[in-house]
Amino acid sequence: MRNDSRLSRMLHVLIHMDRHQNAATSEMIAKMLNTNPVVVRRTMAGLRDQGYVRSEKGHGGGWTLVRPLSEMTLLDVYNALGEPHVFAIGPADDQPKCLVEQAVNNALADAMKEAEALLLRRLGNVTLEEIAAEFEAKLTARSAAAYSCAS
Amino acid sequence: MRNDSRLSRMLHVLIHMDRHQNAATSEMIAKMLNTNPVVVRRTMAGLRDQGYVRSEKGHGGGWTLVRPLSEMTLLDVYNALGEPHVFAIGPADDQPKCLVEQAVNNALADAMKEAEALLLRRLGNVTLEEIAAEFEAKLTARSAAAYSCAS
DNA sequence: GATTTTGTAACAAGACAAGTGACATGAGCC
DNA sequence: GGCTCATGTCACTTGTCTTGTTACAAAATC
Ligand code: FES
Ligand code: FES
Repeated sequence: MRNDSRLSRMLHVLIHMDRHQNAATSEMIAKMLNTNPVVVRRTMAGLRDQGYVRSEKGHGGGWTLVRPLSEMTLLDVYNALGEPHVFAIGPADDQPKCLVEQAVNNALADAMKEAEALLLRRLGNVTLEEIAAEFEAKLTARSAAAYSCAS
Repeated sequence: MRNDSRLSRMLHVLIHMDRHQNAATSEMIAKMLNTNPVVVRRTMAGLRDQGYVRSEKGHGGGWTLVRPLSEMTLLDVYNALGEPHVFAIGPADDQPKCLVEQAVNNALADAMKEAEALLLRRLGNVTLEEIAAEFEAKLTARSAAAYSCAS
């Protein structure tokens, strides 16, 4: 559990859902992510609130994709997750009195802000459909048996 | 303790040391960083190993700057710290079997690698002297009393 | 009414930087 | 030589955040 893997997981799930029209239960999703149904619900709550997926209770319920993959960027998913912290590094003190520390923080914050902006710009320029297409290319190139969720 | 603040702290200390020629003990440094002498020694060990600072025991001992600030970039300090993890986010699985997950991880890794490269490039293009100069400018602009470590 | 499935709260586990106490080691001072 | 200062390092605790897990209420289907 070294990193925050929510974005990675959600992207995986969304593409998975696109390939299986029927609703997927939290338990099925949890199994494919090697985790727990509660974690799935907790993480997907943001996507539901933003209207990317829908959840239904009872028999035949589960999660369904609402919007096509072509209309969702990686950034959309990131935002739906509540814009988790990107960086593991940061300043020691947010409001330092020492002017030197302020100068240091400014320099670091500038660089980090730029890097974050680049990252988010990149995420905003890639749709989930493009990743799915990349997957398709790999799938046909290799044998179809390599695809893990053949169900 | 939300973030890894080692880089921020070390930059602060190095510039501080440049402005006070005499050796600074871990205890003095700890006081100005609002932390503990052991944390200071632990964190500065990397800088010593890389030859940026020297530490001496006994009376009159402590930490002294070896190289001028103009010959140290923020990246040098980052590297001396052991290149800590930059990002808080990451893939759920480093070696996934599922091809979809592989495609997702590739897309994310690409974007993150670019962002990290940009960040490190920026850090490599700024010397500690430049930050010190920025501090000097602020200091003369305001009243000198605002400088917290007047000692 | 029984079963399935989500929603949510509450809490434990894992990871990692940071904080802390203890003690050995070496360098100067008397 | 002995004392004091200061680093070096080990071992352990704390704080914080994502994950994992258990428990249970609420809603929808059979
Ligand atoms: S896409 Fe279904 S398990 Fe990876
Ligand atoms: S530079 Fe000395 S305390 Fe900030």
